[in-house]
Amino acid sequence: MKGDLSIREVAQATGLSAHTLRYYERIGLLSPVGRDAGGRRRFAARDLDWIAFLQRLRSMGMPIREMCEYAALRRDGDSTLAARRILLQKHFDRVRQEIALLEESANVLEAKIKLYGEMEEAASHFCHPE
Amino acid sequence: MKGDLSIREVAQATGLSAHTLRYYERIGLLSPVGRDAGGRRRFAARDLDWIAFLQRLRSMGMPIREMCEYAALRRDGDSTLAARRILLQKHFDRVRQEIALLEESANVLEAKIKLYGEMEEAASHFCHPE
DNA sequence: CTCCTGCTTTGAGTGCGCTCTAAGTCAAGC
DNA sequence: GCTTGACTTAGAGCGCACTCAAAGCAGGAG
Repeated sequence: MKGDLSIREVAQATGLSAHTLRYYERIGLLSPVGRDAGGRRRFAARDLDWIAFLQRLRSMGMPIREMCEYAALRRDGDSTLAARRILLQKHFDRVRQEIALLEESANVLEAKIKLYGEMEEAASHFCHPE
Repeated sequence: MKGDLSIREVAQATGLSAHTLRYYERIGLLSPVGRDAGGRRRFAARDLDWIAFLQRLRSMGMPIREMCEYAALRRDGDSTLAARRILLQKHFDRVRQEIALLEESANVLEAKIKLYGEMEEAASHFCHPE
């Protein structure tokens, strides 16, 4: 079927390894992927969107466990919309907090780096006055 | 000596566990801590600042390995100022990039959450028209 | 003196998220 | 038919950052 992808193609398209894709299916992040006559996986084109979303969640630090919860809810259909929204919202809040924390720390670090620069300046003047 | 702290006190002050403090010393994040007659650790008050800085670096996702490098440079004195600055700068850049990435993802997620909200709205109108 | 608590050490165990190995299957190319 | 190479599976292994266990000692309370 057109739009059908081998695990290799999906790996290349997503940047995940074939190992990881199998692992994701095993733990339920991906619903069981179709197989060809030889038992090889054939991904649907729209699986790519889902995988991209999974990558987005991972990049935001959502633990695999929670992503599995989300995936399970998704499989249960429209009746889980609210539950899914709540799950995402919870993580969204954590991410916003994490961003704020990182930003504060980054500012402190930046100040420290600047200080180091000044200390190096001073040291070089001390060694080579004028 | 005044300003001398037991491992328990340092744990409480920093939020790290006593286990973790011993671990940090073992791997060289903390230079060897003084002991009392009974072999028990006695932290100096200024160790707290260093530990706080370590926590800052950890919270920014610096790997322990790099923190050890930094700690080793620090022990080698003023001649390593530039090397330390470079190490921090490298991590600072990574953090800024990570923040940008998180922010972008958070925005995408926010949009998705909003969409979920609208879908729930629409569904409830469908079930209870007018 | 005995008991208890809190520390000491070395080294093993844990949870996470992959990552890889081993052994086997299948389809294509020579 | 045989080889090659990409795939399959179940399950083991890895790197990180802790976290805990076991065995033992030091000092204080009773």
